[in-house]
Amino acid sequence: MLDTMEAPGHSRQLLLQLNNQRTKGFLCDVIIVVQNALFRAHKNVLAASSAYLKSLVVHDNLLNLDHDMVSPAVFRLVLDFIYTGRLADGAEAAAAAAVAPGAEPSLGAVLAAASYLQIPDLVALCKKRLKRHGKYCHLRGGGGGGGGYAPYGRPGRGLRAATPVIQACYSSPAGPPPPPTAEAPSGPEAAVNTHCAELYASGPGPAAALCAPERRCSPLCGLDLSKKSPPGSAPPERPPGERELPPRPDSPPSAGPAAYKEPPLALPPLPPLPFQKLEEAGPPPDPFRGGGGGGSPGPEPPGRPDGPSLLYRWMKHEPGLGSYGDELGRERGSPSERCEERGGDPAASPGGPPLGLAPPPRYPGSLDGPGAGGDGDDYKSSSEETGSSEDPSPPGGHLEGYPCPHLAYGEPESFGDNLYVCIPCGKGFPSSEQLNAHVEAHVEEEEALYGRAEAAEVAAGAAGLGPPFGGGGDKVAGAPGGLGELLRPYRCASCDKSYKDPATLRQHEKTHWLTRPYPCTICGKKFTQRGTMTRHMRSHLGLKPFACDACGMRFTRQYRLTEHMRIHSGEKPYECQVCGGKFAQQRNLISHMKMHAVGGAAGAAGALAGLGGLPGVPGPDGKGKLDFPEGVFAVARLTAEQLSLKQQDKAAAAELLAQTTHFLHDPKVALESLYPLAKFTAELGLSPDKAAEVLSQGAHLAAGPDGRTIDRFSPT
DNA sequence: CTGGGGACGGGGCCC
DNA sequence: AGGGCCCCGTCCCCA
Repeated sequence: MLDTMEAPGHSRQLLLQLNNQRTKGFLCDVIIVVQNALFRAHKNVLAASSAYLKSLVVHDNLLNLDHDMVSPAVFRLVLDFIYTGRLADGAEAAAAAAVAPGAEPSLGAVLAAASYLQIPDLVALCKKRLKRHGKYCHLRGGGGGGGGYAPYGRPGRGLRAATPVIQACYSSPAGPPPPPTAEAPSGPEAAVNTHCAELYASGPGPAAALCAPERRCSPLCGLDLSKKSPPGSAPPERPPGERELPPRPDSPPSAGPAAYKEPPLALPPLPPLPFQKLEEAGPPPDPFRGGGGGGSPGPEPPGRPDGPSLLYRWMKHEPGLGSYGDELGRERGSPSERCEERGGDPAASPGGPPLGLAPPPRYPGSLDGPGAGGDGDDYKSSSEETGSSEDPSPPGGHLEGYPCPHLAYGEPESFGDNLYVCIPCGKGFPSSEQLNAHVEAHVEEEEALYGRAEAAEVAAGAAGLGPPFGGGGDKVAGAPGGLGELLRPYRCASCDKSYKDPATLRQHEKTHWLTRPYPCTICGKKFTQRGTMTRHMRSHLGLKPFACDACGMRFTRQYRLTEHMRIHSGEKPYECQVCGGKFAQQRNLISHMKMHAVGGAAGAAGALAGLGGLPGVPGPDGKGKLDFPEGVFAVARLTAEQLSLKQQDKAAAAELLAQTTHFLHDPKVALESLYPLAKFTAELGLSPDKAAEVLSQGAHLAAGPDGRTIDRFSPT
């Protein structure tokens, strides 16, 4: 009777469904990072299968597994087992582990991983299979200390191997869950020889064949987030707060952190093949790059084949966490349609570099308008942006933050047959030859204006040989202006900032785009620069390549480490000229200076007095009054020097004037003050905002609480 | 409780 | 692309 009450195959069906959902990323709520591979799964399923994973998923959505203990390929097998109850047969397992088919030791790697992850069923299965092949006994650790398996035949690494570091990014303060105890792999297990390097060097081997497209073993796909500390200087990841690590014995007598240089990319080269093939089948040639004879690569639209596009594609197949996955799941159906929805008119989507087409040129006078860009500081997360009026995407377009994979393909859609567009003038041409001929005309014009070298650059931009955006069109006509314009001839049409080189200008112009071209594939947040995005990704993945030799603390950036090292060295190079306080970090000095700015009239005045010799400066008693403009200038100069402000455009001074004259109640006085003020602020090179702030402070100081001394501000 | 300092994370952006 | 710096914000500790 019981049989009739049990739906036959129910559990099987359930598993099938779950696995199906996993491969689609549907309802996946956890990402597991193994080396440079990402896997998505369901917390419930993991928790039901592995005590260890259970302890991890409780706290985090993003798990970082120690790839020394489990390789991406092996973890994939493990995940398959979790979701299917089946372990790929020997040949498959070997293939996945990038060893010769039939090489049974790969089972050892799986066994080691299963032990490490505390999946008893898989452990039993592996043992059973190994015994069947008569290998199990040979594989057992000779040391007898629990008989674990080192996954890749790597010699045991003592403590670390015995206490595998599965750590979740953003670990809770309580730290990561306790390491597994049962069957903890340890000790030298040379017989088990699946090495990651082999995996990734294997190319079009069986491993590649085994990887279904949606389950690539290295989904980070060329987006190298794994900068590593110099050899030996990087202790294993630790939970935040755990700083007091003993120096690593294997640390070389390093030259010290000061000698740190951002190390070269340390990941083993990604497997050339599984992905290459994918790519080869992907994008059609980009008319603006391919045929043109190879110019500089230029800003890559999201999803370009090299680099993040692989990740995007991977994400496409296995969408992101939670609702993102859901959204993507819906989106997945007809991406090209959405591309068309979105991409119709590049002019309507200035932020849309993806097509590789140029937006209409932005000459001075054809500004997009101040609102066009969204100040960089006005950044909103993707979720906030969704549906905003700024978003050029029509309803039903792409989920913000998730680029349409097809955008990578450079499909020009709105130019009809005239796919070859001249950036400066926006004209389209049906062939690159015609475009080149057209560009020749530009070159001649530009040569007449700027000279040959710059003209060539303009032409390159026009022909799309260089980065497709900005091109020469943004350049202010080398106009014979002041020295500033000579030094920084490339001016942004949207905000009048100027730059020394066109690349920087193009980079800057992205800050005005409505759509940020580089989305984080994990959280969807978008960035104007790829570097910022990859840096952001490192924070997601908990990758902190820069380790402090003194305390072991790790950082995502070299600069942070340099900053941090001052704590150990006691160096405090930033000194407050007002109170003499010293700071190890410049930003803390800045904060400190703000404190002076708020209540700092007496302090600043005292400092000025300390400098001595300034006219009208009060004595230490603070009773004196500053003369304007000297007093203001002195304070401004002082503060500016302290803030180490960079020299900027003289144009800033002009803008500054507009912002500062409100200090001067009397228009006549204001007028009289303009010239020295302009001269001084130009000399300081203050940015408008900063100068206004500084001068505001100074004016307040000079005016005194009642503002009466304002009358004395007129230059004598 | 509050203000200030120390330390650090993240993002923007110029070089 | 990567380095470097700036800015903002936060957390923690301490007086």
